Amino acid sequence: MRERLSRDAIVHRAIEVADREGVAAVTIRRLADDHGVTPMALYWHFKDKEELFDGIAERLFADVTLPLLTGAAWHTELRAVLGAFLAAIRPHPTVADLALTRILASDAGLTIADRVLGLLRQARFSPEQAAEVGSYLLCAIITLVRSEPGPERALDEEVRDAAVREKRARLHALSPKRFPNVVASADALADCANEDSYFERGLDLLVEGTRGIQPG
Amino acid sequence: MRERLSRDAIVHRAIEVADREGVAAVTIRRLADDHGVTPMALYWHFKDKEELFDGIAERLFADVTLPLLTGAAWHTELRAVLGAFLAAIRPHPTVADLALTRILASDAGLTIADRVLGLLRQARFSPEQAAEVGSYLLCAIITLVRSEPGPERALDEEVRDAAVREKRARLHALSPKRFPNVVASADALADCANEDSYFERGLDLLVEGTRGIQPG
DNA sequence: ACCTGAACACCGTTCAAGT
DNA sequence: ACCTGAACACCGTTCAAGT
Repeated sequence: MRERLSRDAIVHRAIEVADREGVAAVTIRRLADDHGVTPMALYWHFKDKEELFDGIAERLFADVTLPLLTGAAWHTELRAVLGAFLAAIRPHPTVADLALTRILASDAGLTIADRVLGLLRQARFSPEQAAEVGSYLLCAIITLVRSEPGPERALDEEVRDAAVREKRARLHALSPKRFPNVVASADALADCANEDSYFERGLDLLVEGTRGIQPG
Repeated sequence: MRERLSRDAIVHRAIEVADREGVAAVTIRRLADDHGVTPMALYWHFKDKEELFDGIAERLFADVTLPLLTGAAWHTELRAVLGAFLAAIRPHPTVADLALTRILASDAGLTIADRVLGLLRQARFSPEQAAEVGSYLLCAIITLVRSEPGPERALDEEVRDAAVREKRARLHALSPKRFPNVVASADALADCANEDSYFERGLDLLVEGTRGIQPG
């Protein structure tokens, strides 16, 4: 893994490490090791760790393939953009929240934000309302990925399965008098039964919610 | 600050520190100092830092005053629970995301989750659907607090104002050809104009969205 | 039961220096 | 332009020991 260091290579490796071992494993020294280089070498490419995180977020936004505008209803187009964003971050649940505060920090992020804002304006939201609703919608998509029921995705299958079983057992063991609904939903709370339908339902909720508060 | 260490005192101080200086400032050694005690003293009260974070999350859930059930429509009751949860975490935006993955880890969290699940069951969601939608709704409330437009709340007024001005200037300086909608919403993106209406709108969106995907 | 002292293996980052 | 070496000020945590 020595072929000339670069921002891109470092960011790429950082995402790999995060996907496999969690964000906590993403460390300057660890990345340096992986690239066969001194920790300080990274500081030529990034001012500090914060800037490395900026790079990761930017990459996530850059991975979004923005759907073409078809002239369909605004809420149809909105669902398409949010879906595209969701598709881009789904493979990287552990780094997704780095994007939460960095939407407006890169060209790629701005492009997506601008699209969402435009659709909201089309739906008669004011610039102020669009700002609040739009930035929230993107954050809500990130949260959809981060908070999928079940233990962290970035684990060995074996370890993960054990964690699911333990969680399910713990929930089933709760008092059905005190927590009847939690017990009734225990299986689905311990692990998401169907990821696709979970994400579809989440998208639906957000788009329908936006329609529900449409002005006028 | 020496009056006998306790879980509660440590958690209380940890939240204070996080509110004023951010979660990164919450450190075993720092808390030990604040309490006039050796770092290792904390390890008698908490197995590790993770358990301290559990304690913080639990406290947030315990601060929620669950509204009485009035027999109103399920979506009215739902809005009341979510609003109560929102009210509890609003003062602590920086620690809110510690609660994201810990809803089912304490009695207080389970109580809130059970209420939400119950209302969703009342609205004819299946146990599986209720699990997915319910846990997402609580996470979405946390995200509402975390992703309010503008720089971090946990800053001196002066520093924060400067950050807002800089962000606004940066957004206004963008190409209006490439990012027309971002530029149009620049002020509202740089800083939330009215927190209360931002949160009200967010609650509306989530409740209306839930109604929008109600089965049957 | 509750806390200390010393030590270990980690961090991010600075600064001067090398090629 | 790109990277290294040595050093600093921090972390969380273990383990044996004190009262």
